[in-house]
Amino acid sequence: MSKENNNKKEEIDRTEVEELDEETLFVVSQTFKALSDPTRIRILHLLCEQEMSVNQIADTLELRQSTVSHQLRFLKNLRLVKYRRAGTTLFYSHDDEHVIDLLQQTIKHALHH
Amino acid sequence: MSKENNNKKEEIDRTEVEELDEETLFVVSQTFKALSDPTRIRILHLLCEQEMSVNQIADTLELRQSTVSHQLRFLKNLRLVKYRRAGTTLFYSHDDEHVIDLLQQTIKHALHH
DNA sequence: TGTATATATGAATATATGCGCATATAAGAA
DNA sequence: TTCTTATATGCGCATATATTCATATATACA
Repeated sequence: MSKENNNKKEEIDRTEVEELDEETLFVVSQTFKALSDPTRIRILHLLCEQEMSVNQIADTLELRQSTVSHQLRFLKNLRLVKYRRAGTTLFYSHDDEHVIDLLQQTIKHALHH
Repeated sequence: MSKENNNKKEEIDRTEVEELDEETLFVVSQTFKALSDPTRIRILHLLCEQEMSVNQIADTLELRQSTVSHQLRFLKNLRLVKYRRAGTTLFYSHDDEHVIDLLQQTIKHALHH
């Protein structure tokens, strides 16, 4: 097996890429997991432009109210959405510019094929 | 409930955010799904800087050879990695700048808390 | 032809995930 | 208080996913 460079340090040339610590790994994977489900993508894509109530989202996307609520809870736990109350209605909106950026970038990239 | 604008089109003000077509939705969700697993993140993070063989990856990350191989197949199917052969050894490297960008961005963001 | 090394793959298992139903909760109106 | 509307939640089902073991394949070399 040929090696082009036989200097002092020979065994292996690994310039030790820093391993990711466990917490970073967790945050990063959770972030992408939030964006890995078609339903959540559709919800977040809606919320890119305007706030909407749970039922508005369900109606627009033709999803069950419970499905939307479950996913909003998921997104809320990750602080990707927030809501304001107006009577019995909750208006949800996005709450993480970075994640919205990731989503928009990737959608644009996918559209341009 | 007050509306600031009562022009011709009144019922609902939804400026019809375009729904994502099914294929785009699929591509986007698959892309993020690839990045949603800690093992795949660790592998791609390694491959950001250098190409590595399957066993090198397994040794570095303390994973079973079969685990790495399965995940590499996953990433290969999505064309996120490629390989070159050198004898019996396969050197894998990343093959999608956009996805690597997404990963680096998000890692940086997570590190800066 | 053998053997050795590197990688891929199929099957099995354990766990995670998304969804829907039914029901609970919460707020406002009567 | 009771009724209505909007939303949240617990549970179970079906499916998807990640990992492991055991084995198959492929390449190099003697």
